[in-house]
Amino acid sequence: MGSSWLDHPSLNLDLNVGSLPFPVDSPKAVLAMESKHVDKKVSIKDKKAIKALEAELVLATEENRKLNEVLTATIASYSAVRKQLIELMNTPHPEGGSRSNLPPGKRRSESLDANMETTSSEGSCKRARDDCKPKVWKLHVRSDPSDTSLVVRDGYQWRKYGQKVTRDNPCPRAYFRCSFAPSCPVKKKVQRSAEDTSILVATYAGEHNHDLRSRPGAPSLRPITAAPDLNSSGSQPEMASLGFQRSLVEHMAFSLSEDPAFKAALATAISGKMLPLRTG
DNA sequence: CGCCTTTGACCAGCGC
DNA sequence: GCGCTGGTCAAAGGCG
Repeated sequence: MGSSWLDHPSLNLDLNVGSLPFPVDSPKAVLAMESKHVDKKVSIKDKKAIKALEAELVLATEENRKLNEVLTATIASYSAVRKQLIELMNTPHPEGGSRSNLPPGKRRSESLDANMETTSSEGSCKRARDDCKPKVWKLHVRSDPSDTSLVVRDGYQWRKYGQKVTRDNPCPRAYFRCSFAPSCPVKKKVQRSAEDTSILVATYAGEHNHDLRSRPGAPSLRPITAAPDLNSSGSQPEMASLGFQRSLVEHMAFSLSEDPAFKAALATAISGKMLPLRTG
């Protein structure tokens, strides 16, 4: 995930963890404004409470500012590393050209898939076949490790057409085709993560050429990460595709709803918003 | 009966 | 060219 998709305007969630959920120039200013109206009614005890809240807000704002700095630095360093990687991949190997520094026995396309799900537009070293590679993205779904079905319920109807045990993962990989529409070119591979068998990794290739009509009663999936294809992310129109944005928003909403820090921050923000009502 | 899963065989790409 | 590997095919059988 490049900073490009993080910077996408439609994806800007304007997160303000640790501060109020509405725009404020300064928490002090807000409290001063509010206290103007209730000043005569508030007791000394209330004033102390307001002071305490004020201090808390200043701390939270400061914390938010620091978190923003850390996030900015992280994105910047990620971009730098990604740029370096792309440069390395485009640089011809000094010792005889086409050989890349892959581990022995590792195929090039495999390696690319494992690292970046790279597809096309990476330079002349790619064969023509790669140029028509479909959009690829991964979805990680938590499931019961004892459940061996390798089924990722995503609303679409899939037909399994193969299963294989791959070299780098003892868990079998299942191959599915979209059977919702006969002409739909989308395929997906589902395999348990080698590190954490409770996680199913679904790799989608291509885009559905039909509407999603999820059947009633179909349980919703629990995505823990939806990592879009990094290399096809180079083209913004693809990034802005509805499917991508939907999965991203679902992923973000899920991540936030599961994040204890976010819950705590939300609770703080709500109580901060409601407190003046109670005192007034 | 139609759709699905299973599973061994086959094919193509890649490294040696 | 050979062997390894991932991806796909297709026949057989199961299930509703």
